[in-house]
Amino acid sequence: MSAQAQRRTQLIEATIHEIGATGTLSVTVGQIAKRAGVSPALAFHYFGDKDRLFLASMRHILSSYGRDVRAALNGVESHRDRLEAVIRASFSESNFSHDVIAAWLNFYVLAHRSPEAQRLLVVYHRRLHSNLTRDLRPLAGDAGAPGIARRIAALIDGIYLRYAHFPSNEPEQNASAHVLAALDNELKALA
Amino acid sequence: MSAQAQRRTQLIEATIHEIGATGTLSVTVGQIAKRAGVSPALAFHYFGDKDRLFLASMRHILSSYGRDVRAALNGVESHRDRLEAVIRASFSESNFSHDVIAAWLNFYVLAHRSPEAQRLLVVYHRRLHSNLTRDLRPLAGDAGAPGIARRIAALIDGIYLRYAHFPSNEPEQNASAHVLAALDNELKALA
DNA sequence: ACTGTTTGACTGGTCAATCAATAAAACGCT
DNA sequence: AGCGTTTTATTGATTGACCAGTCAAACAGT
Repeated sequence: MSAQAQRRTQLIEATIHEIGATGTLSVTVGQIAKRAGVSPALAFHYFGDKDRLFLASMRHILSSYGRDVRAALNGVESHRDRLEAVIRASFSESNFSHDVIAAWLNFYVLAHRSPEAQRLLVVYHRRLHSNLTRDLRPLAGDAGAPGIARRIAALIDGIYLRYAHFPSNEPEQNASAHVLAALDNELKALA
Repeated sequence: MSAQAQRRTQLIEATIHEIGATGTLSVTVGQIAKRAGVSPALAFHYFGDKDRLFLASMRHILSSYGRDVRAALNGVESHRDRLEAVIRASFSESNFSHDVIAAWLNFYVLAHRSPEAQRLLVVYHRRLHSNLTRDLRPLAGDAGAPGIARRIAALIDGIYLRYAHFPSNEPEQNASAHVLAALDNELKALA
């Protein structure tokens, strides 16, 4: 990894960490730079302005989520198991850490006013929807799959929110269990 | 309504409006006061500081939501219809306007760091959960009702989020329809 | 004149962004 | 290997704007 790339990820990780620590996007570039052990000016040098630093951080998180999903799907054959893998990946440790949760929350709010953030959110939605429909279609048919996928995707977001605010003992287990229960209901209702 | 109360609601409504317009909690008291047609100092006089102004605004929204639910339930007898009323109320016009959606989004983020906001969020969660379980119990039994209620509540939040970002032609209709479909699946799966 | 309401002016502090100056590499040359 | 030169990485200092919160004075209703 080149020196520049190293600095960039260093700053991105500091950003995510700092958003987690303060719970808000109104973190100062100074705080972020301090956490990264560099001067504030360097952050501007590498990212231009604060917004782009945030967006780069969010892209970082989305990439990592995408990798998790791909890894979880790798080699899994049965449609039902693949759906379960997609669902569990949403609550995997790397997407469910304190800092990343805080970033996601703020990202959702940002998507309301920043076109670029909204574009990223659309990408996430589309990926999730397509991951779900691909393996739902054989189980639920072309007509039923999209509706089920929408509900499951929304449920993932909703459950994520709940556990984000009030973590239980084994958040990953319980969160996934709820979504999987809903999935079973959807499939059972078809029969 | 007393003069003080009038001023307070005037400022609260300006706050909600301004949050909707900017999409963020980092609205200045100056902007809010301007929208309300008063001097910024008056906002401080009535609410002490910015945080309390925002929390009062959120309490205002939650009260209005509570009134909507109560009104929707009034006189409805069948358990199934009552559940439907609760669900529809979550997407009723007064809770689904642009400004209120923006306030909700920011409220969720705030609940991560403000104890008072978290307390309010717990109240909302509890009310929704109890509204759902009350009429689910006769249909799903004491064992099944709480789990179903949690999934439906999370789905309401998740669907709310989706339609908040990407409103469709008839958001209220479609949003409710998805949740009602999930409810039907849950009940069908029991049989 | 009295009481509660409202305001204008002010303050201390904060922050994003800029830029000229410095330190550190990278390179070419002998 | 040593040395001077060019390029790149990094910083300190600064600026201009903005903002939450205070307070004493002005105002309105009775």
